[in-house]
Amino acid sequence: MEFRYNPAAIEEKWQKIWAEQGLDKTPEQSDRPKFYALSMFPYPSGNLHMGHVRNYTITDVIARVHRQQGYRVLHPMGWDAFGLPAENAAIDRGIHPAKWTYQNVAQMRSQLQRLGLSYDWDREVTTCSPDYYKWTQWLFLQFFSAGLAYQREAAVNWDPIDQTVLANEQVDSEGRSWRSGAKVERRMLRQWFLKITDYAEQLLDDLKQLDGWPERVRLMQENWIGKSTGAEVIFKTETGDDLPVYTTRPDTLWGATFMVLSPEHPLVEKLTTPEQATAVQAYQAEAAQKSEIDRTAEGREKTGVWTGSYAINPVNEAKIPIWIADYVLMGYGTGAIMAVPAHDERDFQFARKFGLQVIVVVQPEGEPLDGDTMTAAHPGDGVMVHSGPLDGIPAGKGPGQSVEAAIRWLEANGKGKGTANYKLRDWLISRQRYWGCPIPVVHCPRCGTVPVPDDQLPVLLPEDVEFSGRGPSPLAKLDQWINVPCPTCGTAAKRETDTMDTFICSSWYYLRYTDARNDKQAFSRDRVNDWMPVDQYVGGIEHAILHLLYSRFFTKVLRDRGLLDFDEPFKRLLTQGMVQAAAYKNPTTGKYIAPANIADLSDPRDPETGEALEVVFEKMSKSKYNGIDPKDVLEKYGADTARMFILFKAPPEKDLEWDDADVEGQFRFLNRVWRLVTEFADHRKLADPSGELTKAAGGLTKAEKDLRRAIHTAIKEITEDLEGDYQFNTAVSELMKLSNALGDADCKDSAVYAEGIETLLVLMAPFAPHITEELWQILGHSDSIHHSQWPVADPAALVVEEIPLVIQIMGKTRGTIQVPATATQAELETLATASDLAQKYIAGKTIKKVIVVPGKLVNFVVAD
RNA sequence: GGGGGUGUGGCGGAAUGGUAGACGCUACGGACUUAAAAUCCGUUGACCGCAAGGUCGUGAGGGUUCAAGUCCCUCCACCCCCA
Repeated sequence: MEFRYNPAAIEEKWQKIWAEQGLDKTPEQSDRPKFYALSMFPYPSGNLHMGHVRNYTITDVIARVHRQQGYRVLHPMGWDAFGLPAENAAIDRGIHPAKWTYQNVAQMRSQLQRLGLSYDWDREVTTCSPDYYKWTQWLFLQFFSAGLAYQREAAVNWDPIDQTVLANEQVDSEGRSWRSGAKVERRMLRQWFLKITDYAEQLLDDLKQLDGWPERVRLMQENWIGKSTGAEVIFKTETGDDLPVYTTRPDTLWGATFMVLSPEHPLVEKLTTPEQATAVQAYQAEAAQKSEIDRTAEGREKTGVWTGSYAINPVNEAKIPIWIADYVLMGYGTGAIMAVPAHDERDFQFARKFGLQVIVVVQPEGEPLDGDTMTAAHPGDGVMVHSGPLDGIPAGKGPGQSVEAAIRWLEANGKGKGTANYKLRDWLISRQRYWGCPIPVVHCPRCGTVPVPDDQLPVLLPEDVEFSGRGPSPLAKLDQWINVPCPTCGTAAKRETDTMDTFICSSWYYLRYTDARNDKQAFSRDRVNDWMPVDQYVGGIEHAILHLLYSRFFTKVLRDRGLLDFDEPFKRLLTQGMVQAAAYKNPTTGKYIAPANIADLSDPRDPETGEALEVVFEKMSKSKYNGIDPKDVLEKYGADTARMFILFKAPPEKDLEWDDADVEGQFRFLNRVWRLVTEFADHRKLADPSGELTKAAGGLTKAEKDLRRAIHTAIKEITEDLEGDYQFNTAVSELMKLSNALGDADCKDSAVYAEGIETLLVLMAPFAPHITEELWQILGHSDSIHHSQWPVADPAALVVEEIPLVIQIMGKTRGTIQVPATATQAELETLATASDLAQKYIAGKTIKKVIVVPGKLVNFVVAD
């Protein structure tokens, strides 16, 4: 037997045995309840970092506990393997993206295996593998045939030096290319979109179902979808064209004194008079260069140009000028607004700058407003004035107020209708890159856009490709790949050269895990309906909006295509906090100093200037010199220590501050458990060579009762900590308490002590799977501890005979007295009143009131 | 500017409205040792006191309550998301 705890040896040993025995395979028998535990799959960068370790440890504990509780558990892992870094590696180092990616996958897989994560590797998925992206393409065509995938012109980032399209992440904060440093331009290209806006209402509405999600994630999605209610109102131009606008304040229509169109609005050209043409075109060109954020930033100086034309306000036939301005975006609403300067701050600034009329239609109580003299817009309350049928109605969105009345009037008079609007935009999925899933369509001069037939999928990525980072996408340069006959008519046609946004690949991977080796379908209906939805999803908050929204969208579309039978993919979501570490920062220069260059970490000083450094906890990163490589931790302490530390140090949603001393402390704890159990095993052999301890005849001694209570308290507390909100930190502290109680116990020969030792191991198994397995074997068990059942607390063991009763005087705690646990309320009051402790404070005073909380306290309210 | 969150010892963090600080780290003291490491035992919110004990204490201020870290109101600081 090992005398010392040697994590390196036992962890390697058990990982090998478990793999051979197939311990982590997914059981398919359906007589047990299912549980699907899922971590967000990683991008295979090649290096596992602490954030991964935290994420996967959390999910692993959840998976293991559910197995012990009798569930059949699906706990898979895979790779979000398409993406830009592989292509950058190809450009920078000449290594093919596929080779680079698969090398990284192999490396990260072995790092993950080193952590003792209980994955069913038979279900591994890799999104860049043709047997996966074949089905990504097939799913895209499902969207296409449902009319949910379409093409239109949209702006891309264009690098004028390298003559190439850039991804957003290749453009720095100053709008320059990462490679050439050139100022990036915006250029219009025909691109593919998915019509997520068709599902805006459902995506918003079904958030209500997601009560297992953090409130803040639901709020972020709600804000992202950005529903507002108002009305669409049809203005007409002088020449009779319809100019619909969307407004949330149709009640202020009578105060609309001009209109503003987005510079990209299709009617701008027609509306512009010859005198204004030069100015309008110059303004359009300028606006095209600006980002949306620049254009809509608050407090920015308003700019705009008059088109020279007028529109007719439908409610009062007033003739109002039509302007263009960049703060109006083509993508929101109808790309045109009615401007009510008296009651909208941006419109007000615009009106004052260009000397446009301001008409007050909401008059607040007390201080009457005058359009000519007011100095700020009044968006607030008041009573409608100068508004024809609305006069006298209180302004507001509530029932019986002006907005409601305005919509009713518009609908009755055929001038507009109440409607909702969303900030959510359609999802631009085209990428002009190589390392992504090819969009499976062919452009035929006769048939138009033709989907590649199912039996010709996948459209494979060609392998022999040149990566320069210049010019068009590598695919667009491959004539022999592009030129194909049209699948419908056989005419010479061209393949689509855009690839898909990688968010597409990650929008359905959780479905593929349920049937990962199916080569006939993306997944079978039975399997996907059996395992889905994911019972517990765990990942970073950075995916709170996009990945989770896209996955929800996919699920709903596939449901509507009859491929699956549920509405939402992720029943419960846990967003884990960041892993941070101490970084040393010079407060004057803001520079980070590597700890290796600091002489004394207890008094950190800048090695050059001698200034005292600031110690800040920040997300681990190379630039801050505060990264901790999981590999080093695993080598020094082992996976069990790393897992326990990460779970213990902070609640899962909160940021975790890495601290070597605490890791050390966790290692000490595992050593204590090791000693406790091996000493017990040795002792038991000496005392009773048969290995069996006889149960004490008759009742238990006090020491045994106390220990038994500690054991069952631990079972109860840990079980509760792992239900509902996952509180791993307090669960680990309960393990420590039980270990302490065992160490202090005065009944080490008792069967109760043996029960305690085994219970400790079983409860600890999900957290520290290797050491518990080894000790379990040392205790003589032949089956894996991970097959043992989760214990159930015995209520009888929790019963105590005496409890400490808190004595309070006027709500102030004065001490405790021991009382029988079964005492009634009246008995408690008598005992408390009679106690020396209470008498000291109440003697000679009038007792006005006595509060008795059974099992807790007695509070005396007294007067002099 | 709007929305959300957080604030508790030297530190990470515990506390169904009912003994604030569980558990761990750090620090200090002690045992073991030739010595050190490891291990074990003890102390560790502040203040007053020889002690018994007392007073204060959960970002600040107010309120509800027999009783508030917890509920309500006002404010402050920091963090996140959206603009």
